[in-house]
Amino acid sequence: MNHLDVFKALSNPTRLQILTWLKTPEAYFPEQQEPFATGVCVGQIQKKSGMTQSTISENLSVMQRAGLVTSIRKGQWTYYKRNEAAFEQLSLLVASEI
Amino acid sequence: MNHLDVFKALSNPTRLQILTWLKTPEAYFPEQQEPFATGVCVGQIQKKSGMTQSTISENLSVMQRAGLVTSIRKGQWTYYKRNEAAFEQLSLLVASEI
DNA sequence: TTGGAATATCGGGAAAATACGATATAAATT
DNA sequence: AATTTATATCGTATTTTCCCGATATTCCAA
Repeated sequence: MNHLDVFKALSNPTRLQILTWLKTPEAYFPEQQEPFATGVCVGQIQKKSGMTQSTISENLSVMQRAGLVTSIRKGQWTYYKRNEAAFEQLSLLVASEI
Repeated sequence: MNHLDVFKALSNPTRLQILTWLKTPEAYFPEQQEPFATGVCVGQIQKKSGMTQSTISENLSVMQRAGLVTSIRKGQWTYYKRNEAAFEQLSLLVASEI
């Protein structure tokens, strides 16, 4: 875990918003058919955000590179979900190392 | 605590470095006379960083606005120290809210 | 095998962040 | 009062971030 990249990934309102949505996807993406354990696909997040597809794709990519989310490709869709272990690790880091 | 401002404040290598130094000032500023509970003055941090005085002053200011450090003026000197409560709060936030 | 749908990548313009030198302010000393 | 020391603030050049539209890639379905 690269601290700096993680903090940079968290330094953007759009990305923080997405992380909130992904924390309880059943509350924010009720229309989704796929089980939430798989994640939420890019298009749903994009629609909810009101931003362009490329912007959301890029923001998800930034968070993935930082390790905050993971993705799985299923057919035409890419499902993103939070990497909760990363948040636990970050919490410990902030509490004791930084 | 404004999450976004806190994460922005942590998204810079110079500021992360300073926070590390301030975590155990007795290890990094052995020449200091003032008790470490007071904090470390700007000049010492500046010398150690190798950056300019204005840059370090500004970086300390960013962290203070985010609530990560506090400062006390004593005569000509301004002593900065970590606000450990802010880190504990941030740790909990990362663990449960974000 | 072609067309369409979902996502990723590219290139760029605007805005924000960064670190600098110069200058201002504040406090202590002479 | 004038000088020196420590810190803060200002103006600026450069770099980085952000979001966009356009295009490329990947996969599925007709």
